[in-house]
Amino acid sequence: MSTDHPLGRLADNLAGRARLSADDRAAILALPVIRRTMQPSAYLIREGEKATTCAVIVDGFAYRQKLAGDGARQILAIHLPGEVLDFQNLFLTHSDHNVQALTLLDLAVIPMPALRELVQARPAIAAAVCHNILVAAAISREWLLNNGRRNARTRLAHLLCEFATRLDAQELGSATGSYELPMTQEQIGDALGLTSVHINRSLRALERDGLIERHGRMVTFPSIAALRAVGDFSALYLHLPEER
Amino acid sequence: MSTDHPLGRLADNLAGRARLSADDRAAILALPVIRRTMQPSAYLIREGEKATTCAVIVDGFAYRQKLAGDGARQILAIHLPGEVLDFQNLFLTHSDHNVQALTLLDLAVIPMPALRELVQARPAIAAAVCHNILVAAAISREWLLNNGRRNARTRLAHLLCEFATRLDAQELGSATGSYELPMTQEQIGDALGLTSVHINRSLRALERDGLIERHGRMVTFPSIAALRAVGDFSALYLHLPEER
DNA sequence: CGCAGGATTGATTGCATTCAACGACCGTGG
DNA sequence: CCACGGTCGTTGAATGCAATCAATCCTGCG
Repeated sequence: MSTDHPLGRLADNLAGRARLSADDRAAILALPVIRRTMQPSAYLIREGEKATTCAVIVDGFAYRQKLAGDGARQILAIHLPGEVLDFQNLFLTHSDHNVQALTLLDLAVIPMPALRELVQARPAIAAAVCHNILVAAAISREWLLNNGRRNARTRLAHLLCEFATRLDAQELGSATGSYELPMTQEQIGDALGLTSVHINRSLRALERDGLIERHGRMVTFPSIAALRAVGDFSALYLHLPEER
Repeated sequence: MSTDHPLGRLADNLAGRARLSADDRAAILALPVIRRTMQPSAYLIREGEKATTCAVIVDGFAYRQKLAGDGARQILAIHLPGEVLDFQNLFLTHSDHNVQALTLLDLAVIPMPALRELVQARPAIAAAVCHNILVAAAISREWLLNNGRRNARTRLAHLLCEFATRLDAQELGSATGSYELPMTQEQIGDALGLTSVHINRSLRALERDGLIERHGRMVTFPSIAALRAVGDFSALYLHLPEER
């Protein structure tokens, strides 16, 4: 778990989900990168644009987003430190949605040609990339279910559980039973297809019922099991390496 | 456009979105296949199962589906003739959702190992597969927006437009301005996160407003442009080869 | 003919939205 | 130091879109 190298966590991620040789891992770490910082709400890619680079989150959070014709926003995905933002652009010519910084972002930017070469030269890495893409797709399917067929309370609990689980998987220490959710209630609403007002009420209801505690954006769970039950949450769709 | 070979349309699909050599194409057509028929509502894969084959739809429609804890169903995707159902299982160990026949299905079933070998041996095909996977993911993101941030009328019009466009892309002749939508109103509701009752009312409203005509499950559009406007529809997310 | 699944319609209910106002917090600048 | 403005969170009241409940109709089919 080499957090000293900007791509260390990327390599860990890819390796954790496929079988990468030391060679493959070294090849990933040898990729040329440019470090870049982005301010909250800055756009990394816009709908319709063509991307020539591939960004990996070294630190901070990002989100995918798309706008309806009436201006309503739907947040499509949240990305955690260590995750890759642009594998899509390896194979698609233009982006179909926007990607924005959620918090202050520290990025490692890889030129697309270098990544493309790596993927073509190393089948194991290509497989890991595919795996990664498919997990992202699985998450968006679960969000579709969450959004389409669960009520506000359940949706919210589900999102909180997903966050806890994914943060754990990245070893960002939510195992302690709490984490900082770096989203405004408005953003949570846009992720869940609800209004910020209703998110506020649902959060307070969860708090009132003893399922969560809140201090600012820090969320604590007395019992993750209880929250999972309320959120109808099963981690299967995250396709994590071992357990459960 | 060799519709005589069961994998002809698959090869066309993959080729249309990437650059496949005649060699690559021949390799696809040379894949071992078993023809199989499935009755409507039969399960092709269940959540949690591990798939050892990869099915291509020769004729008929299929859908992906997932159930919430309270039994509510969310339809995650609809698949048309010519589409592949199981690329996910090339890289993921188990399925996170169910796949069911929507209509009577005529399938060409490919053993996973043969497909895996093909993908590993031919980078161009691997790229086409990735492309295919990413387009499916893009569709589910658009569904997320549709489901989360559009009202019933718009959602429904959007779905009808998507169908028209995808059928066109598969040259299944909706270019005439009409097609058969092989879904019950209940299924449409489960795809759009609405009830069948509300689908019924929304369909009739679209009909009343002259945006569609219906005869059984046959739907006709006097003006696809008008329907697109109502459905807030842009085909960008389908990542079709040319045009627009 | 009678059954079953699907479509249609009406009446009622309810979850979430909308509108609006106020409060809390924070960084900035006079 | 504190006033100020902006963003975010909180709360209340009214509204509305879609769900629910419940019949009834229709059609294909054994």
